[in-house]
Amino acid sequence: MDILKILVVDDESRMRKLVRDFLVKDGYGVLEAEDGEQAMDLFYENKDISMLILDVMMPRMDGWQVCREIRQVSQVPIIMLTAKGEERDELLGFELGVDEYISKPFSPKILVARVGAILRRTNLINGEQKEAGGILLNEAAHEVKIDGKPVELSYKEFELLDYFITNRGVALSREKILNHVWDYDYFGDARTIDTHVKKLRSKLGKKGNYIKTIWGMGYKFEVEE
Amino acid sequence: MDILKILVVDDESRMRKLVRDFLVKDGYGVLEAEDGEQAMDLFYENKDISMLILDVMMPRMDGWQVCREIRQVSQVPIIMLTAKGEERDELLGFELGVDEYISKPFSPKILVARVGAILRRTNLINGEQKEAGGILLNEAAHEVKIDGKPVELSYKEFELLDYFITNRGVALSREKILNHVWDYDYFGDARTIDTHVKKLRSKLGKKGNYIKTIWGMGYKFEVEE
DNA sequence: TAATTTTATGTTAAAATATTGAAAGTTTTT
DNA sequence: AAAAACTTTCAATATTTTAACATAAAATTA
Repeated sequence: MDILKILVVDDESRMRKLVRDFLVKDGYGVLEAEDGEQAMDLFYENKDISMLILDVMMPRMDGWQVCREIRQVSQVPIIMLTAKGEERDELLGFELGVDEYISKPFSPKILVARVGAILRRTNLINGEQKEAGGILLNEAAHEVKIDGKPVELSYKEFELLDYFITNRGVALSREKILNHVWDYDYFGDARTIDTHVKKLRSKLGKKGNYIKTIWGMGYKFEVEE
Repeated sequence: MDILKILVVDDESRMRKLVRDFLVKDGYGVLEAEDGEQAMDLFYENKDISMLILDVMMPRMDGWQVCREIRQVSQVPIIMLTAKGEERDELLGFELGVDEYISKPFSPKILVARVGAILRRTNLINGEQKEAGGILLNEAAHEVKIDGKPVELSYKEFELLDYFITNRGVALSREKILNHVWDYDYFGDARTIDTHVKKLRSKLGKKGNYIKTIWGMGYKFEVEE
């Protein structure tokens, strides 16, 4: 995933150009469609579209209709562009899973801010990266890098490391770990944590000793200075 | 400061309960208000509220207004709850110093993660440290530092020191110490305390003599001026 | 000052807890 | 359906902590 592609659908080419310029300036890739059909075609051709910006008012197939069709096949985030004063059907939008509305005319700042916020929210942007002692943890991608090199972790291992790093410097009892990384209603042996810690430590290599044992209590993730 | 208090403001009691449950499960204290006025009252009454979670859409005084008023008097972190699809005024929020947005419906994980992240960012978490005569005791991290340098203590040693420092200046009988640091149903020799005191004193180095012997009675932790 | 009581300390045995490797049980993928 | 990947359990081993004891040292009292 290199740059994020956004599909802009509007029948007015001036409006498309405006939106495109703002988005491109902010580092996104932009595809354009001037009506619903074209939009659907483009969406099917390009499997890696990260967001749609749909004008509500379009000839033939309007924004709602495009939205409906897209939702048949995808949960991609959708922003609706509404004309000022145009009645906004919040309920319909809610049902269709519209993520945001932006009223025309809008400021570039608003547009870019919303797009960024949604992508961050839906974890398409790497906003939620955590770092500690050279260990980079990308929640969205469920990916861990040590000094730039990717490390393969299983689901539980990842969750555990995530919990550790989120609570770095804090002594965590086994019970607490169990309640957060496992489900609240987990009844298994707390010793399973030890096994996961073992695997984590070995996969983290040298940095494995950031996971400190607190005797009679639990573990603590700490990067010594 | 023991547990962090969070004020949740929403007109729907179901939503308040939901948020409260998640937060309480994660160890926070929660106060609730069902409208802006109540929120302001509670905020003034309780001087130690660490965070506000505000629903945007409320009758009479909406979230933005509450936010504005709070900001007149405090820089406490604020999270805004927005309904999905609801137009989100990022610019206004930015001006008002909103820290985060969470869209309903949200997952407990998201809620708790954001709250934790903000509190960590604002250094409200991890603040509980006890200090006495250059000995810094961090309960959360289960860590002791003397003049800035970490000292390795075993579990019991840590507990004992914690008890001493918490009751600094107070003469503690062996029985009392046994009852607090050991379990109430401990039947061993009270002389075992002596052994632990010995080790503590030696690990504390010079500051070991802050632990005074009270002949025929027990011990007392005291920092002479 | 000597006798008595209490505490300090070093050593050591016992207890508690953690680590590890292997195997059994699950879930997911092919 | 088989294979692979992952999670959990288990048991043996290693490690750390705790408690006990014996003796030395200190404080108290007669």
